[in-house]
Amino acid sequence: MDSDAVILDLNQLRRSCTSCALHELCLPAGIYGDDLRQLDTVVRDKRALERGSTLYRDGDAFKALYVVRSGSFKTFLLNEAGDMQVLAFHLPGEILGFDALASNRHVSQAEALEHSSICELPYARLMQVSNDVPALHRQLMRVISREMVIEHRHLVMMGRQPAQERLAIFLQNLVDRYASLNRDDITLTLSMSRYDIANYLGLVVETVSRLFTRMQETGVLEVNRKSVRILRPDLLAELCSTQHPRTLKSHDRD
Amino acid sequence: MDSDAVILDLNQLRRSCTSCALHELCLPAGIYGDDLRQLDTVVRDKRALERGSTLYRDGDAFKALYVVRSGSFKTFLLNEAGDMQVLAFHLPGEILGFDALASNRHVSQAEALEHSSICELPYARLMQVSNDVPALHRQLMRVISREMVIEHRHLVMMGRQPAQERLAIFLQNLVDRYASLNRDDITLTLSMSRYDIANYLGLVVETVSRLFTRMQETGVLEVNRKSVRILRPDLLAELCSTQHPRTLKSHDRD
DNA sequence: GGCGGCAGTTGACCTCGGTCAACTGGATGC
DNA sequence: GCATCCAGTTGACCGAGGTCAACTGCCGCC
Repeated sequence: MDSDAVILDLNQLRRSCTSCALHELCLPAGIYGDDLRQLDTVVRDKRALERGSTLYRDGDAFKALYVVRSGSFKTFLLNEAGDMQVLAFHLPGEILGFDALASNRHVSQAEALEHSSICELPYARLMQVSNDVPALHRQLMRVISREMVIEHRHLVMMGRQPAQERLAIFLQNLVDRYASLNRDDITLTLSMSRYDIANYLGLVVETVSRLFTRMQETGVLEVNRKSVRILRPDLLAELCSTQHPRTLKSHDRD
Repeated sequence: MDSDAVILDLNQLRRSCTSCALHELCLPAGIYGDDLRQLDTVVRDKRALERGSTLYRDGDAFKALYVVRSGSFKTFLLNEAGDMQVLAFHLPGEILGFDALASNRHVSQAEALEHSSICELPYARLMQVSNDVPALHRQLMRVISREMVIEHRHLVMMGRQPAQERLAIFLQNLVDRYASLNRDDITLTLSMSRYDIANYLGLVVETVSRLFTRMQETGVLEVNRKSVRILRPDLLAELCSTQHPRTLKSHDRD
């Protein structure tokens, strides 16, 4: 069982945004009072998904956005040849499905990495409500924009960082995100496989494996299958910035 | 002078969205009649920018979104060390500045690659109007989402494609975008430097240079400084898909 | 409790693309 | 017209990380 990988105690989960533990992280952040109660009328059907089951796939008609309540997801692209590129991992409070706004079809796939649950936000309803609630509208845009900024960082990593930095940044990022979920201990339980990690980082699984070993040897962390305990957060943080700058400086024109 | 790199004849540019040549590509796409006239009240101050001048930089307060009217821009991130990562090149009709929605500050930099002009869309005003015009609202979300989808493709390129495929995809992409601007000949005028291209593709300038040479030798194209003439669009298209799949297949769970 | 399977690890080797350095050729200026 | 400068090109070399193959060990299953 991987129920220990579920980050939030299921008891904390309530039926409405108003009382949801993810309140401040999720779409309702910055929305209060009547507006929040209006938002509550959007949320539907808190489904549970088993590990490996698909939330949506490429080509699916766009019906709703989804908020991760518990567990975790990966989103990825598949090309014609079936090659995968992992785009992101999604933790509780994060919203999936924005890719479909452009064309009214999903152009990526989302899959649960463990037993997970989601809130469904039917888009039509969401748009109705946000016509009455300008704050919701702005918040939606903010959330998409945040998504973009995160992707920018992913892009920088792919373009410019050597392998070790990539893994370090990935781990640091997970530590940070779990920290904001009130898990401030430094043992991560990775719900994704080494393959997924490698793919996300633009590396191969062997490289990731070697890097984990090396980081363990240098005392940065302790790995045991899915469990990664950060022993030296300071060293990890150091590894995040490249020692060997590969890039050109921005040329100063003036 | 690089006025020959300006894609649209300046005579085509009018003062309002209603009559703008970019109408169907830009924010107004799918917006008509009174709604469009309302949108017109948002657009302000069609500024011109010289090559190398900065539209916004990291840390700038978020005031407006910008539409490229003519010319082209690059957007990029700078890290503390001054390393650059080019995020995107922006052609006429494309919108810049979404990165700032999340935090009300720009977290990237935008710079004109040639003599260019823009429409400014003050965000506060844009939000006012889109409260009255739901279509505008939806269109805005669509445009951001499209931006995300484009970044996904960039990410795949960075993560999985070998160097030659990256350049081929980049060129193909420019061909496609210029095609939708009614430039259906196959001579590109690259407004960005080899450094910018290399950086965007996660490569170094020497590699890009060698690839141009190789593609010229194999008869795919003809390069002359900034001018690239595609001789064999069919071959270029072929080069876009990787011959050596580097990635793992998506494991079929059911 | 022995077996098969698959995720993950380790090692040996090789290749793609990065690095470094020299060179070329337009563009600009005096 | 010659010098300078910088973007871009070319060549020689090298190393990070990919490839391929063998191995380990956990887990589920009969």
